[in-house]
Amino acid sequence: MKRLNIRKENKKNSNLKLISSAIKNISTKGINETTMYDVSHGAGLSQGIVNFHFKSKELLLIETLKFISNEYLESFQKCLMKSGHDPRKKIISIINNDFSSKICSRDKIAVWFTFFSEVKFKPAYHQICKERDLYYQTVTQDILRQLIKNEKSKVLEKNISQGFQALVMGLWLDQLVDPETFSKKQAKQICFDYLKSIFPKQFNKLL
Amino acid sequence: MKRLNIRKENKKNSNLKLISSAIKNISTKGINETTMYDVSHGAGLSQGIVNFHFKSKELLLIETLKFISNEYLESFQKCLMKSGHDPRKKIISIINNDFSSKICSRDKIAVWFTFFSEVKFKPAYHQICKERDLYYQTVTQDILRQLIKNEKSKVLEKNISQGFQALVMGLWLDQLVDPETFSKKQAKQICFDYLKSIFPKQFNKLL
DNA sequence: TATCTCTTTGAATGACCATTCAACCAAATT
DNA sequence: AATTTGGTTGAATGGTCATTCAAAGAGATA
Repeated sequence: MKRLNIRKENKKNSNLKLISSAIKNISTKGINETTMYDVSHGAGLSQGIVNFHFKSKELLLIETLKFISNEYLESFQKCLMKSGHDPRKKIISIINNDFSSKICSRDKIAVWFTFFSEVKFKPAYHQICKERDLYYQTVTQDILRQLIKNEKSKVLEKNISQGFQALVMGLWLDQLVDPETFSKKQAKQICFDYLKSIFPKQFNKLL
Repeated sequence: MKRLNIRKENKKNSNLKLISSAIKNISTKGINETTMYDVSHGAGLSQGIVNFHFKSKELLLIETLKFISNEYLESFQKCLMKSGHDPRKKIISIINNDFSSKICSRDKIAVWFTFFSEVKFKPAYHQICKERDLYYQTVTQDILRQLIKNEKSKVLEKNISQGFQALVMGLWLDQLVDPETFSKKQAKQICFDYLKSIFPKQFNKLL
């Protein structure tokens, strides 16, 4: 197992350390108050290093957003893989993932909403967030289509999936604005209730 | 009708102009990119004036948030007044208000989310947003309690109202992230569908 | 009208911070 | 071992911006 490239490895490590430091800093201070110095020193490196790795602050932020977006997507996909073919299990699994402590920590949510809030002004952020949204939407829509068929109901899968996604995001926001009252367990229950009321035949016994 | 105080009036006017300019600037550039110069010149006034009126940028921003929060609450209350005592009419009226073009313009939403995103770092923002949330929550919870009673259902009003509020906020966010797809009409429909599925007896004929 | 008080102006100040870069160091290559 | 390549350092630079303030302007007061 020889390692041909200590350098490449170190570089990747530094990259990762910088992005992690950016996330940590953003989650406690927001983007505006996070300086390049904060990021580099948080990573145990020195001043000029961020510009060497990412060219500019803006590009660092874009990479940071890509990072948390990928992290979310990987977790999302993994949880889908594990839940087999039953659409009921799939959607339950998505909810469990969205409110798992890894995904739905107040720190992570704060970072997400920091980026969301700039989506209107930064095309790069917009692009990344839109893609994530679209993917989530597509997957849940497929699942809901099956549930609707099984239920023999005639609601529109598009509306249900958009509503479902909005519900999740709104509950995330709750965690930010009302951390004292918010509980992940309750948030999950609210999502489950949503499913139950739309698909009573399939979920009333299950949840 | 003598006006004893041209000065007081002018001061109020300037105040208002500055806050409006702040809103306009924030909605097109975000908070970080909005400078004191932008705000004062957008109001047709000069450089140092913001500090004279609001002491500091931070205090201007707090007043700005208070302003949009009051604007929201007034509209909310007015729409409740007009809808009489039928809880069904009340909740429909709230939905119509939340997705009216005055309340749910992309510009206004952008301003809201700019502030939401800083709620974790700025106690003053947190306080204002929490209060607005709590009021909304209390009012909708009362309405939902009646609906639940009429429906003879046994869901928890607390969960329904939290879910309902989250749904609205999530749909607002949609307007920000996905403006091409988003439509206010569809957003309303999604909320109505939510009501229908929870209170089928009361809304199936109405919506 | 004269004086006083409050608002507005806009140039000057100073702090903060992203970015640059010469010097340094360590790994890769020869 | 000598040379080249590439990552890291941290002091210096320059630009941006919130804030200050002396001077001026305009209402209120006498």
